[in-house]
Amino acid sequence: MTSGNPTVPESVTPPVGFTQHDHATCVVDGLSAAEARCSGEGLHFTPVRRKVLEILLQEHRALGAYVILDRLRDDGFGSQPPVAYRALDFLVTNGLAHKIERLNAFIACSHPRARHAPAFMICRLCDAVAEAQSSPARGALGAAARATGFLIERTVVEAEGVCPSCAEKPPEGKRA
Amino acid sequence: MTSGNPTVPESVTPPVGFTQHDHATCVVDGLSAAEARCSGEGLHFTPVRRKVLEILLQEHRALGAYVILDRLRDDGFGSQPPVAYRALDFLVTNGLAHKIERLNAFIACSHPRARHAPAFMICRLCDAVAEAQSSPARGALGAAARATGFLIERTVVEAEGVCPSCAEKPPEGKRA
DNA sequence: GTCCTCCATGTGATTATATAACATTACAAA
DNA sequence: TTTGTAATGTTATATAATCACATGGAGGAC
Ligand SMILES: [Zn+2]
Ligand SMILES: [Zn+2]
Ligand SMILES: [Zn+2]
Ligand SMILES: [Zn+2]
Repeated sequence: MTSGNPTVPESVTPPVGFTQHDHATCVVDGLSAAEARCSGEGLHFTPVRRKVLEILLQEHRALGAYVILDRLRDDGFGSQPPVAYRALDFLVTNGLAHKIERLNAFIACSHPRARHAPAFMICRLCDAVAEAQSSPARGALGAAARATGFLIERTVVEAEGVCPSCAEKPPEGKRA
Repeated sequence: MTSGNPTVPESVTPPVGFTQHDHATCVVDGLSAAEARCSGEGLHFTPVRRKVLEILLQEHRALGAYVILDRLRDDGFGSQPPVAYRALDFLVTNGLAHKIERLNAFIACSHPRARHAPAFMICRLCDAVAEAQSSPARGALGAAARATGFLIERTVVEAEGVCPSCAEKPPEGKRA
């Protein structure tokens, strides 16, 4: 569905990725947001970096560095691991992509405009990943941190489970 | 809560690991808790598994599988990766240890008696790790999950930052 | 313009982390 | 004892990430 999703309350950030949507705009919007951001901050959005982001934007799943590397090679870029890792490092450092620690894999950021503490929902059946916002300082972890004097600088929040569309289906083989 | 803890407000779980404490009891208590749990649930707490847990309990840091493997070899156990990984898998599966995804490393559980959703605070300066409780269903992530119909089965919550004792010191070399 | 520097890219080699596949052993039920 | 099962051990391999060094291109100094 290209139009808005009426079922989700305003207070909650609606995660893209599980829901139906016009996916073409994901890629286009993601790339133009990245261009805007980079030119605004004087960052070099070079061809490799752009290509890697485009590869990531093409699916709402996390891709391993070596999968990305394969696709880079197909497009005529360098084919050695550092090529992919360096581009990924640039994207992650500048908030255009995130690493999913649980999967040792990478995904394009869904909210590249705002600085945010991301949280992820990972479907163990279809590997789809949706990005939501987390509030590290709130909740039990924040309380424990304040209680002990721990200074939180960065948080990893990843939930594993079953996405809505996989939950509907009877258990079949993976990758529905 | 299993029993009342007088010094700490009920809402906050006190994390061990950053604070001063009688560390000898950590190891002893951890091992006996594991023995109790395993005999209670009919699990085989074999020598390798016990040794790995003991190694983990000896420090409030996460240890890589190959570090553990080295120490296993020193104690006359098998010296190939599966030996360590299988023991670690047993410990993690049965809630006696956790994997820190951010570090690709493992740590003994600080609350082995209760079923819980762990959260971790990782000091980037001294590598100390403290375990706290997380409440996955609460907070922004839980709200996003409910809003989209995502079923959370397991959560990874890891905060990186600076522990209280490192925060006090002026910046020197690592491992103060 | 030339030269120079910085940064990005490319490549080969290596290290780190994790699993596959199969043989052997320990132990207990039948 | 036989037999099944779980645990351990070993070899080899897969997967993930980094090191070290060479090349190349976009400015800026001159
Ligand atoms: Zn993001
Ligand atoms: Zn799914
Ligand atoms: Zn725990
Ligand atoms: Zn510290």
